Amino acid sequence: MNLNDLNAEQEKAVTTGSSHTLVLAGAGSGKTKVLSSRMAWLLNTKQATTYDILAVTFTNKAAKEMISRVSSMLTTDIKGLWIGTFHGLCHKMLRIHWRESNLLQSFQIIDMSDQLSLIKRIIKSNDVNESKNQARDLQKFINYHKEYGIRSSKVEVYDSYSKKLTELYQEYEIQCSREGLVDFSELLLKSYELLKSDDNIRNYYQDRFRFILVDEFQDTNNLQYEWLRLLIGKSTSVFAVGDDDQSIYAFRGANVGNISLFDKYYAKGNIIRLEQNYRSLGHILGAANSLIKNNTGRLGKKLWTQSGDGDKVSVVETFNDSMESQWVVDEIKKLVKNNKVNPDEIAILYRSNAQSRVLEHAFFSRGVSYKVYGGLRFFERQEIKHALAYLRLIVNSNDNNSWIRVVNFPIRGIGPRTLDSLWAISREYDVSLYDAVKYYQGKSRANLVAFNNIINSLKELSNKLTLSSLVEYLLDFTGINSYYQNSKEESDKDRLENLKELVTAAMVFSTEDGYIDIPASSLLNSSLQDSNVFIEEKMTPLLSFLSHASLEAGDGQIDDNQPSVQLMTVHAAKGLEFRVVFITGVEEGLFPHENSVVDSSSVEEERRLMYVAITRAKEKLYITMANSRMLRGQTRYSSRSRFIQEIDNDHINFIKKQNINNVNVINKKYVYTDTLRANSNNFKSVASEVSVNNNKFYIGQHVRHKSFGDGVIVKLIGSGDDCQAQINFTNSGVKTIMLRIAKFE
DNA sequence: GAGACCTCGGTTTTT
DNA sequence: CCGAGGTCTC
Repeated sequence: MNLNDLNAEQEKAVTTGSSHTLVLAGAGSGKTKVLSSRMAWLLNTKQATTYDILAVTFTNKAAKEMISRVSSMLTTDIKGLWIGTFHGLCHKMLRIHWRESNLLQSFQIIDMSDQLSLIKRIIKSNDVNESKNQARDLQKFINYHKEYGIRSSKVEVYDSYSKKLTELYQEYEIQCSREGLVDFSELLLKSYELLKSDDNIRNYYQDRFRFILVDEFQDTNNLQYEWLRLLIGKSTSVFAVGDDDQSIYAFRGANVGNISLFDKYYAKGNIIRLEQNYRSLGHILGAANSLIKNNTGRLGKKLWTQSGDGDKVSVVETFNDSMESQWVVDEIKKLVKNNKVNPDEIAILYRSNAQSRVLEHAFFSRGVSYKVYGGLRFFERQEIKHALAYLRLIVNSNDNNSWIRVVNFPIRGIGPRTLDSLWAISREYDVSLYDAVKYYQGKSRANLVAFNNIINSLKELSNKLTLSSLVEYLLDFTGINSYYQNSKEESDKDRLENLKELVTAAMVFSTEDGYIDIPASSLLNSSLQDSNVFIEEKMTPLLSFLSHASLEAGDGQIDDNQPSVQLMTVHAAKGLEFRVVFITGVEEGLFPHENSVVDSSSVEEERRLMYVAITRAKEKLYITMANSRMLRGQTRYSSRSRFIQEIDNDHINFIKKQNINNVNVINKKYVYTDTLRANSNNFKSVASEVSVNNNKFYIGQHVRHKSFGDGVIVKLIGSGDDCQAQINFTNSGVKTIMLRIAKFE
């Protein structure tokens, strides 16, 4: 293994002998390289074996990347290594220790949408109808508390509403454990509680993992941090890599403060800074630096590069979102043709998934191939989830969530009435829906029995067939295939394709199964062996496939090998790099998002997000915005994002507005649609243009208010002297103002 | 119980 | 504009 291609700081990090180390690695400074080199170095110099190392990443993508990099630096295999996401590793631990964790051996992982439907069920059966968003509120409430390690019995109740939520949280816990369901946060929490309460197990892992490597440390939440702490034993050395400027997951509980905590209690000032950037040319880096310095409370770090300045960052302002998209696609065509850039070296980044639609349209109409990441993932598609529900019922028929999902899909004459009485029976006899069928005597009895028999037959078959033939058989046997074949919906053709793909996925999974060593220690009763090692026995292929499906939802699209432009959210782009990057929709209200403008800490997170976006670019960066944009069927007007203003002008090349002369046409259209909406909303009246105190005001007009500063008029309400205007202000968001008394400059 | 129609509200980001 | 729920008719 060769350490020569590391710079001094990188080498220092890779070969450090200190017990705990904090590496602050700026964007493009070789973070992944350092992590994987460190691991390879430990193994190559025989300071560690694969048995001694635990490596945690945040995404499956990052884990795969690390595995392949480390493997390329080694001659030996790294099969047994504990490497993966927090969720993946906790899952692995729970499969070994399912007994000590009071889990069913066949416990299933549920994703956010499964969780939500379970919660809706609970709310329904408790007859609570207070707020509209109760299900989502409760979901947030549950996950929030779990992420702080708080069980329902420990929640501090302060009013009747939180009391109600807590009761429902408790019922949710009961239902989950009865049905053998584990949600994402539960994986962490259960694993944490296991280590916390079981001295034997904790000591075992503390002794075993002498080297812990953590990637993206700034993204750890409280529970993850505490989980890590429980793994730190007397001879454990933790190597944590992070960048406070790239912390973009505070919204789901990530706590940047963990970096400082780790420094204070473990690293104790043993910090290595990687500040030389190898990715971006000068102007791009300069833009990123000048932006991020607007944040407060940074740990401090200034990236520099030895490469040249390159082109300035192009800032393009267009009239509306479709023109923006068209401009981007046309520019891409030029880059591909004139500059010989491969399409797959170009990325378009945006703040929210919804923005991909209009871009896709532009790509499609110009015949340029593209690929969208994110959005609806493979294993999250409804047809796939239907099929998976049958598979889950094979493993555990008491999984009410899955049972209810497919009991009447395809249609079997089992309606809400029948299900209501079945629920009642299941409560009365304290059994699952599957078992409740025994006691049901109503009209649909035969239908229900037939459905349960489908599950029973599949159960028997699952012992004889391979995983992929089981899936293939199931699709026909349950009627899923014929349902979609007979459907007239055009989109159901795609669903059929996806179901075929599921068979392929199962096949691929079984053949790669040799690499998956998730243990289920039924033989050992999960106890310590003489050798003081937990035996890792493989799960059945079916169980392991189901876990894989939940933990790794898969990409949105099936690969089609064609090199194409990549479209994704900024979040999804973290950790990636591209020769050319377009950041689109850089407008107030969108980026930073309007929900974030309310407090300064979320604006700072948005700014870090923008920083991440900028630093993805190697050679050329475009920042584009549109003055108006269709959002949820409604036109919205906005102005240039504050982030553009914050970038040092020296690094920017402004490109003129495109097609400004289309203003009138668009405005008319807007007035028309908005009048319709206005009537339904009981507004007095809506105009596109009014005259107040002899001053004309129109929608889309840029104004400067004495106290609120710059803004754009987005709506005019009323008429004459009483007319009010809704104005989207750059610094203070949308406000409604009486034009007669408003003070404009 | 099934399917067609209507209304309403909403996703910013993801393991 | 979209999809999830509710309501209405057969």
